[in-house]
Amino acid sequence: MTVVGRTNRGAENGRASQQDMRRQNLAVVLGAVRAHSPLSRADVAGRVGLTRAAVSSLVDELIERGALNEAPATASGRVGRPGRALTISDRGPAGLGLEIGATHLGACVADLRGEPRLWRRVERDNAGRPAGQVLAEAAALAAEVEAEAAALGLCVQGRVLAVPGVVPNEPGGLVERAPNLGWHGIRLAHHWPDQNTVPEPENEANLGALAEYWSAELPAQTIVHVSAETGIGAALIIEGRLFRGARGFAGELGHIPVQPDGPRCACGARGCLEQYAGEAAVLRAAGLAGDALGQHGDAVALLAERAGAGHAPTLRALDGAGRALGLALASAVELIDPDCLVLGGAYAELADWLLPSVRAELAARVTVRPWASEALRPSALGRRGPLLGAALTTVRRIMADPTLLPTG
Amino acid sequence: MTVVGRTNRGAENGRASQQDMRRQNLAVVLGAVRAHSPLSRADVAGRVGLTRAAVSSLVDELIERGALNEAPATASGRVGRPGRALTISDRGPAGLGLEIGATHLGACVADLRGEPRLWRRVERDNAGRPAGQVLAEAAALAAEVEAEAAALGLCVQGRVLAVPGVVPNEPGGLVERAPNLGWHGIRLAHHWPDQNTVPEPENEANLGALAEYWSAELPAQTIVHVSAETGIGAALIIEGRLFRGARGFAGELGHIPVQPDGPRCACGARGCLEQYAGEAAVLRAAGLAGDALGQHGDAVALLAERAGAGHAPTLRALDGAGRALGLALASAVELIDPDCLVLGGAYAELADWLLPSVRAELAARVTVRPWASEALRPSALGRRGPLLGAALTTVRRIMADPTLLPTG
DNA sequence: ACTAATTTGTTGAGAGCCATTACAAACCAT
DNA sequence: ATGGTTTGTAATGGCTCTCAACAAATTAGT
Repeated sequence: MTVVGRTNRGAENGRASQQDMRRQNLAVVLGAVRAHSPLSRADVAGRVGLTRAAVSSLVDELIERGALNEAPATASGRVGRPGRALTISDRGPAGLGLEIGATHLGACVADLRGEPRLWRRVERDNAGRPAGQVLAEAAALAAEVEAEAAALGLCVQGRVLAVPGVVPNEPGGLVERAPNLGWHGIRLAHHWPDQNTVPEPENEANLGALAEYWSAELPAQTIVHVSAETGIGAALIIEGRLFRGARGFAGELGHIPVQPDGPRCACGARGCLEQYAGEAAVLRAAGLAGDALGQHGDAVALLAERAGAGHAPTLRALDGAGRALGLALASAVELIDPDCLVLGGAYAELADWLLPSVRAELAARVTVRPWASEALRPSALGRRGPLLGAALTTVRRIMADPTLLPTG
Repeated sequence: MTVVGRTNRGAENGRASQQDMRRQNLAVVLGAVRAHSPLSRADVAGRVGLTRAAVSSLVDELIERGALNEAPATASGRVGRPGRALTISDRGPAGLGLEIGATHLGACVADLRGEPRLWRRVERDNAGRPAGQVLAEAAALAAEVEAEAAALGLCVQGRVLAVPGVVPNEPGGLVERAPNLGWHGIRLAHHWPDQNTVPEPENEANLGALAEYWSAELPAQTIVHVSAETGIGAALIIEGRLFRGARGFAGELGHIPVQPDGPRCACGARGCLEQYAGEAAVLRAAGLAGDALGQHGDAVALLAERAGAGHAPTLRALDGAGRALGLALASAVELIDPDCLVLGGAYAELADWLLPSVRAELAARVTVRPWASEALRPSALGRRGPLLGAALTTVRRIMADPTLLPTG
């Protein structure tokens, strides 16, 4: 059964209890070990400001819950009794990430350290098929992967499903719509065979951005993570938290006006970024809209191939898209002042040809503040981001509240 | 002496102590009384989920610290022993707000309920004069107002100074620059006569936005608060907190590109919003750049006067500025998806003539999400916002951590 | 008017959690 | 081997909440 979900324990009205204090201190200790492992109890105490006695009690509980491992005492070379090295457990609690794309299913299990331990991707044509059928296959894949994880000593504590669509920010497992899959108002629980393992859906772009944020060495606290699949969207990480906007529509980069009197967009407005940097627009500008695409299938791969081969119209098209994207991102930088901009999704695969013009446009537009060209970079995770983010969601929840773990 | 400042007690590394728990519960009780006053101890207990015993203890401490008042028992008509009505104290702790503008000084004392109890505005030409002189006069005004407050039984616990300039987000009392005042790198403590009453500086636009947020009946959690003084800026309230950006440059609305190949801006880019909706641009478009302004002095008042008189060029100029502003705000809405947009500062005074075109532009551009025209509104506080926000800053800090108050 | 019922606020005992202090265990240096 | 140092644990105490009991103050009913 899924233990780790969007529970909101204790926070009903803001009052603090001793359990909350305990919870937070468990998280602080676990976080200290994660950041500086290996650490002894005394090290942790010195670092976080609790006493050795308190840390001992907290560590005992974390070991009991399977979150920490304790190595036997090991000679340190320094005088005094050596400490026993604590490390985040690479067995025990884990997070399962699932992914449903138009052409594939994915699954990933990450241990508490945040390491992906199992990774599975199978090609499937999910676009036209009934949601129930796709979800049944996803569930089968999940069960398979969980069994493999069990063989590694990993016990999945939470399941998150990355979908290319709109997921409201409430519990309930609803996927409002996923155009690429042809889904409308799908409730996962209604189609999932085993009610004990129903995953929680989340938008794949958001998960990609979170993965990028969680995986960074020096985590920037405020990130604009651009990705283009159906439309052009930006996931916003604001001061370390995913920001969805008041109505859940934040980051609609695709409909930022780039040219006030430009061509009419499907949304009704004029000159939206999508008319310049959207997949259809780029294909058209590159002269690849017709037969070439039909033969090839994957538009992004086709563009990358032609650009790599030096196909001039494609290069011009990508340059133009980059300039438009740079213009829209300039607005984002002026408004949000992020630590960095990340190009994810399809843009990551086309980064070689997009980066120069995007950076040039940004350099020309962003002048009233310090702005380093390298603050714009392609995603380090590429298309693996969403699935990794899905698996890490559970891991981060556990790290933030270790009492979610069953005591073993 | 200033008791309430940017102290960061206990939060050094995230560990929770019993004091933190107490602090939070004091704040929760105080907040419940503020939101639903009058309330009895039993009411509070029922509402926040603490026991009557715990609430009693917390209330006793809040009374001791002067934050709550207790009325004698009063017949309620219901069966049972009547409760004693608790209310936020309108005597005792208070916040002082100060304001330095190019042509005036302001001071305001707000009690813990958030009510402004004293309000003072004196005209002064501060633009050319040495900072020390201006600050000495501000300090004198502050002392005067604090004395009056004392006569009302109010004891100022913190002082915040609204300045039209750049204030870094660190303690230290530094005003990096304030072009309208001719200030550069002014440290308040160096010029303030009494070291016990040095205020903490904050950007006036930020304070205006916070005042708007704090004063709203149904507080929207995410607000874009536009104001124009020297440049055009937006203060962003994201999920209830002022967001300054990674480097403190968030909300630079003035340099959002409105027309990619528009006229060159002082910032080096082309077609920035300021070239269309900035004060200088609007005056020029209205044909008021020269003598008329010289005679009048206050550009905003002049524009309002001419527009009110039906002066066609002025009306056209404001209409054009509104369209440009609407275009830039459409980008902000697409990116941030705020609950509402507020026109403050000079825009608030010109709202009658700006609103129609801004709203029209927004309606035409913001189409992929629900967007109500009334979500854009002029500031309810107008130019009183910054000073009120300065006074309320201390009040809100006390509400969030009543242990900042001296006991006794 | 008097009693019963009800609600409020307080009091005392108890539980949970951390701080403090003391101490045994395990290591290095001499 | 002995002393010094550091680690981890155990015992005690303090703080803050919960729980249960009770006195106080009111309404409802007779």
